[in-house]
Amino acid sequence: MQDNLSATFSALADPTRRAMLARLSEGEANVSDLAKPFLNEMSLPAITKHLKVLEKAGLITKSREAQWRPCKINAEALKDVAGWMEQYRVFWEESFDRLDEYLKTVTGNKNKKKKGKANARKK
Amino acid sequence: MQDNLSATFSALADPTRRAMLARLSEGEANVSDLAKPFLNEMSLPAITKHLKVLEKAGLITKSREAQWRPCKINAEALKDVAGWMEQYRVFWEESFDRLDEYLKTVTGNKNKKKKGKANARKK
DNA sequence: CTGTTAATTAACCTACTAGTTAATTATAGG
DNA sequence: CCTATAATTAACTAGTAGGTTAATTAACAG
Repeated sequence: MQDNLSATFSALADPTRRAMLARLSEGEANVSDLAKPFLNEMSLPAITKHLKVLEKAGLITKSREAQWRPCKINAEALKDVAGWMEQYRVFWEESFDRLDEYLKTVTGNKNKKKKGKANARKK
Repeated sequence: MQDNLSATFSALADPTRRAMLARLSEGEANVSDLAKPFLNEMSLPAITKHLKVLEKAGLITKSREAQWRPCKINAEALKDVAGWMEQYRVFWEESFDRLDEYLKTVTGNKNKKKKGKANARKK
């Protein structure tokens, strides 16, 4: 995989992996915890592979504790995706018919009632 | 490709296609306009294929005008991605060291430094 | 009608993805 | 030491992604 962002998007392009992330957003979990909802659809080695993809993309980190491998979601990679998304925000906010509100928040920076502010300080 | 969101992420997992989107975010463009920056790296049929991927993912729309195919970026698909991202926002906002601000706005709590509760407001 | 430009389609190749089963490693516990 | 549990590795397979070249379609301009 060429660049980091491509690896991240690629990792997200799979419902099993997104479900794993969703589970991890509620707290740490071992491989077998993460596997449980999928063991009727696929084998444990398949799970291991999915986790490797998430790990290489930097979306999770895995540690060791006895024979378990507790996994944690990782903020950094998600931040990169969010950062990339920022440059397109205007396109979907516009489609909500809130473009002018949006423009107010980026130019005058008050009155942020919605998620719109997000990028007032893009790194 | 199974679901729509997977198709969208998959389409975004390629730097050529992201560059095309970036170009389209500045306005409509024909296939050959979009191809120009890449014709030293790949052929025109390859470009056509990339555009098909973007189109199937709903990220662009293509129309006809004489022998040209003007392409436009499409807000809806991006909105879906943004919507998916929302549930994880807390993870990268936290990494900006604004977690307690966030927690104040959501719960009224002060001074929680850890991410344990991540999804207090899952959609 | 002819030639040129724009773009797509067809047929093919290679490499990678996502899955499998079977074997292996590592740790804990009796 | 022996066995069960947790997870990974190895070896293989089918299908898909991303590229190629050559041929084809379509519209316009003389």
